[in-house]
Amino acid sequence: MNFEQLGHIIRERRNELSYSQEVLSDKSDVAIKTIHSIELGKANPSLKTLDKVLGVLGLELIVVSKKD
Amino acid sequence: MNFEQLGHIIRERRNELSYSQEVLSDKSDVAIKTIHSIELGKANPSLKTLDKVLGVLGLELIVVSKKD
DNA sequence: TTTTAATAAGTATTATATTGCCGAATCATT
DNA sequence: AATGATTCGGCAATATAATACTTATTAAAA
Repeated sequence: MNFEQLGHIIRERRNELSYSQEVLSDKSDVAIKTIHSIELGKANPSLKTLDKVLGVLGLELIVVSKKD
Repeated sequence: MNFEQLGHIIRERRNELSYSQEVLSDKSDVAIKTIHSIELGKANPSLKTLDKVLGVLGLELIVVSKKD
């Protein structure tokens, strides 16, 4: 789970819901600037920020054993 | 996945490996203060910090659909 | 009890995430 | 082409995560 992958997942889900970044920003109470940085993989968000964004998208983080 | 649950998962896995917080700190290159704050659910870590800690423990974050 | 290892927590400093404001770039629609 | 909506990105200010240092607490072992 690197930052680029995470950004793609968020962007794809956002597009599925037909939300603009601005709408997602409003719903999640996270700045649009932060959202597009996350989507581009250029951010290192805190868990709280990431949870707010994922929550609006019906997604969540879980911890699993790493398979290598 | 709230902060308390995350802390418990990390602590349990750390104990399974018989790592002290100090050893986990050294291996992950994350300050011991940060680690015990995370374990107590009193931290809001960045993804990068959390990934470093989880990586040493053989764990990783993934995004899944929220079941409600 | 005394000693030692481990964990918890306060304070201060540094690093960086988050934000707002702004303009530029991209893309679709007319 | 022109208009409008959306996304990208720079810059500065603010909020806060991460760290080092120190002391206290807890727990276990001698």
